[in-house]
Amino acid sequence: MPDASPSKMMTIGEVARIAGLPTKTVRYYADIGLVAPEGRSATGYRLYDAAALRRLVFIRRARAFGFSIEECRELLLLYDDQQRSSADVKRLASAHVAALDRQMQELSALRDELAHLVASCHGDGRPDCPILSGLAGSSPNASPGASIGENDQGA
Amino acid sequence: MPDASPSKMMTIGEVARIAGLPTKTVRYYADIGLVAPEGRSATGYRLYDAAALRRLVFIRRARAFGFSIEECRELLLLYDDQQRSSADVKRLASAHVAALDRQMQELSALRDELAHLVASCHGDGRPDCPILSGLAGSSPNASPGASIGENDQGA
DNA sequence: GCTTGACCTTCCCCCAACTGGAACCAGTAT
DNA sequence: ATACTGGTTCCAGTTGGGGGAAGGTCAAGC
Repeated sequence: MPDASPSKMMTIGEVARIAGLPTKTVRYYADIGLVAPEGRSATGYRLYDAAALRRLVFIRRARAFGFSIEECRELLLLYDDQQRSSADVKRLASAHVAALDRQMQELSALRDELAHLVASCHGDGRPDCPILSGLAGSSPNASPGASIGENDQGA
Repeated sequence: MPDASPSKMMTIGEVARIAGLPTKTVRYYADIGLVAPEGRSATGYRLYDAAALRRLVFIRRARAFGFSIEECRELLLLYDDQQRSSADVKRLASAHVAALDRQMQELSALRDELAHLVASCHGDGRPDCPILSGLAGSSPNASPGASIGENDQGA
């Protein structure tokens, strides 16, 4: 195997700059075991190789897609696993799309109800305001984003 | 004024149950000075009256609409202020609707890009997966939710 | 050799908005 | 007296890092 080239090592600042992440974040990912550096220099500096850089970019992009750190961890396992089937990945990603859909639906309902209150407010110098009345509960609909409020109140 | 009736006092559990909030949350709101109890019993119990209950309900609903605690604080000031103009309230609420719109737009863009990746994945037992490739960066579009990723990386 | 400045290390505290738990009182029923 | 429920305090943890202090390192310039 001619693959004995040690692939240029980078310090944390270097790899962070290239990956497009704050240095603090790269250090954090190392702390939580998401992307470990290839090793340490004699003086304790974290040293990253090209493979680690790829993982960091992967995570930055997955995070930008709204995946949580734990989901990223799972995606990285699949990313590293040469035996994984694309069905596993598709299942995870599909679930995430569904979650985004749910989130958008909730936001949309909220937005429309609030916009309705805003539209019903004359918005001049007079003190009476349908928005505040609506929030106070004298409005027809009693609880807007029920799935967000989720008040179990301990019981 | 015949309004000398001391309006039945409630313990924290009672008022929390009626307001539809967890007891812990009501105590938290008292701690951060959002809704102070009317007073304390001789033995130190927080005691709430009907006015405090109304404020708690108001906050629960405003929170369900996605207002932050600080926004709730501001809304409460307006709610309490008999001199405020409805224009102030409308401005705050309109800004919140706009924020919700922005948030939904970002989510929508994310959702569509991810759904596109999912659609392009055959999802069978084979290991090659366009979703992972897309996340790794070999995909045409380099950075999905640019406004969410916002990587300044310190510098 | 010495200094300067950029970069690295660890450590701890901070953010929102709570939630859970421990240890300890208060009030009521049996 | 005891059991049970519900109140009180404080402390720690959650997500995903950010800010900054105190101190070690590295390359360049004089």
